[in-house]
Amino acid sequence: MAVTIYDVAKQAGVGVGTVSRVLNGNPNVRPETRQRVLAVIEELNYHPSPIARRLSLRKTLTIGVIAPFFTRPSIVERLRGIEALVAESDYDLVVYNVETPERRDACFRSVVAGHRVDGLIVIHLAPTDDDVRRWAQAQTPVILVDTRHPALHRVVIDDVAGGHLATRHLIELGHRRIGYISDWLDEPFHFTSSRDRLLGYQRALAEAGLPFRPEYHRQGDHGREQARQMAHDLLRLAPRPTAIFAHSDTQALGVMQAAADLGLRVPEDLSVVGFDDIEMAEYAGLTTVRQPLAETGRKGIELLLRLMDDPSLPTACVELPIELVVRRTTAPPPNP
Amino acid sequence: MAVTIYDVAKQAGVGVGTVSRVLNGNPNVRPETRQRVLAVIEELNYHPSPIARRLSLRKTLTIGVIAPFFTRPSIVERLRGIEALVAESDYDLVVYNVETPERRDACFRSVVAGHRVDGLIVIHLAPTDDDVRRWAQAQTPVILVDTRHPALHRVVIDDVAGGHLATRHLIELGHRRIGYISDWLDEPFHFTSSRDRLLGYQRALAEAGLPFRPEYHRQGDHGREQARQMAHDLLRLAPRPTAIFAHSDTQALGVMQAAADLGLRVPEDLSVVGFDDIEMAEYAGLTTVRQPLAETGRKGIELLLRLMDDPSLPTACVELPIELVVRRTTAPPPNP
DNA sequence: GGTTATACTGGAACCGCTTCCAAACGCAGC
DNA sequence: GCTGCGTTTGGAAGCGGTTCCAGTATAACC
Repeated sequence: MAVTIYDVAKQAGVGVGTVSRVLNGNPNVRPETRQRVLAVIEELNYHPSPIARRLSLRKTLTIGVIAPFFTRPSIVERLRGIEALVAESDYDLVVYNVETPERRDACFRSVVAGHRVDGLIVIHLAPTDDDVRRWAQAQTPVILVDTRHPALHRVVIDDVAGGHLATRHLIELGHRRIGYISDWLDEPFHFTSSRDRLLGYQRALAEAGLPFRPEYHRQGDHGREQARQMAHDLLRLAPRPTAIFAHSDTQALGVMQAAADLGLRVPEDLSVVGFDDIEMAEYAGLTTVRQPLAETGRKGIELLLRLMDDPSLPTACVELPIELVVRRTTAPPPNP
Repeated sequence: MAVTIYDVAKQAGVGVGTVSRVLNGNPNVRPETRQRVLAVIEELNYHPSPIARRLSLRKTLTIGVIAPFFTRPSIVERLRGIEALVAESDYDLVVYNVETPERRDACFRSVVAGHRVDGLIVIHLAPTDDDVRRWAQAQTPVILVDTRHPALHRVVIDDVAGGHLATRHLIELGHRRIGYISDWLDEPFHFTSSRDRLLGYQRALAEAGLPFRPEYHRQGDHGREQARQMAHDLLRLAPRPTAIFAHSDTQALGVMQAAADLGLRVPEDLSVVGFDDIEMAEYAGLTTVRQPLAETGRKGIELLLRLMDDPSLPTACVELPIELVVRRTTAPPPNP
């Protein structure tokens, strides 16, 4: 059916070895021979079979990405950074979207053990020690992005500092009652950022001599609508918070909806800070903590490619800078 | 290094054929034999090599998706529908993001010709007759999503009807001066939706006896910021449009920013209609034409899987329904 | 001119599966 | 006990590349 390297070899009157050599740019081929082979390749419209190549090379020439909820803007941005670099390489990119813990476990197990990829990027999801052991055993390089494990290479941000940054900004504006809306601290995915940002939030409060009030911290499923609900609860408290720090921009938008629902003006009556700086943050004029999303993806792939080249590289932990972006949703608190 | 089917065969005291048979659920294996083999597989922690399997099967067990700008919410939603179904199948999903015409051409050429996938989904990008011919020749099934070609299976919406729907809604509210903001009608990607929606827009105007004023139609690169600029231009016209229909929700958000920039209230001074119904549309209270984004992806994969089973299927054209979603950005025009 | 190093080249072996064919086996029927 | 048939099995061939090794041709040197 399809034309193979044997067809090319026969047609060009050379051996398959020679064809393979011109295909792979091996310099030990006489120029005339190379020309002849190239001509036949063109003539027969020959395309080497990547599958056969992979079997022979004992490489999948594939990089996998396992990511949760890849419709979330923050994940998409990272994926984009990843795709851009993978496209320039010889590798294919296969994506695994996980929306349930079961699916996560299935991916963590089968993708590496099944030799489906030469390298793996895991976004946001935290692997267990068991997972890590299995990956090491399979000798498959893994890079974590926006999540961590002591034994694995990773590119992260300082979530504690991020929480601190956001909270301190509010404190400096004069706020004393600051709410925090986060994902579940204890959910089946074991995301850690909510917890870390909470830590930064608490630390900033403490530094300012402000008490941490547990009732000002709400947790729930991720999402705008859920955040809106939590914000409702928060804003019905007496005294209500004059500012809310949300774990993500998406959630911050939910907070702003809640404010609108209750007739509160932002920022006059309520200040809101988000996290990530997704595109909509700019639209909404949201003050937020920016993290370089696409850049984390790019750095992750760079690391991965390097690691696939030299698996003995010492465990790297790349920490990317974050930055407070002040827009129009934060202001001094209303007079009491 | 890795354990192969031969290791399993030897250890279990059977032939490789038998191991392969139990692996593939062939019923002609004595239950005791099956048990023994299964036990050895477990014991050796054997995972069959997908690569070898593919070579032998002469299938890549891979489905490709070529999509432009996959950070756009509308594309991401479709991808999500695709991923969900592919994950349930035996196939891997590899994604090709295209952001330039060159990359598109490279993907269109090499992905199929290079035998990298068993089936392909193309989102939004229009293939040329040449592309289609090459794909047919390679016997690779291709499904188009949100784009079309007479010779190819596709899942689409009626963009003309969509443009008509949006425009008629505005007309019924009493608007007489309605702007339309679209992507370039003639851009290197040959997207057709802008043109089709324009057609629907013009048709609705005509039906209402309203003239089509070319100066009320603006085109430019896709994007919120670009749409904002175009809306600025539109709103500085005299007389200015009292309503703007935008080719996408993202662009509609840009229009709303422009309105805010100029101190125009939405919907009192300006009505805005978008297209797609992405998540942000609901947040922004945007009146829009909803299309079932994730559903187009799902339908596409369904079609593709069926087609890979039976390549002789007659060319299918699935048209999914659209629907006007009225929210808070449309109202009767201001009194003159 | 003879030797030797070097540049090319052909082709067998191998990667790890599936599949097909032939052989072995088990059992019913006579 | 033998025949015939369906079930179960082993293993060789094949998928389409890469690579290594041995062999030939060419150039370089004495």
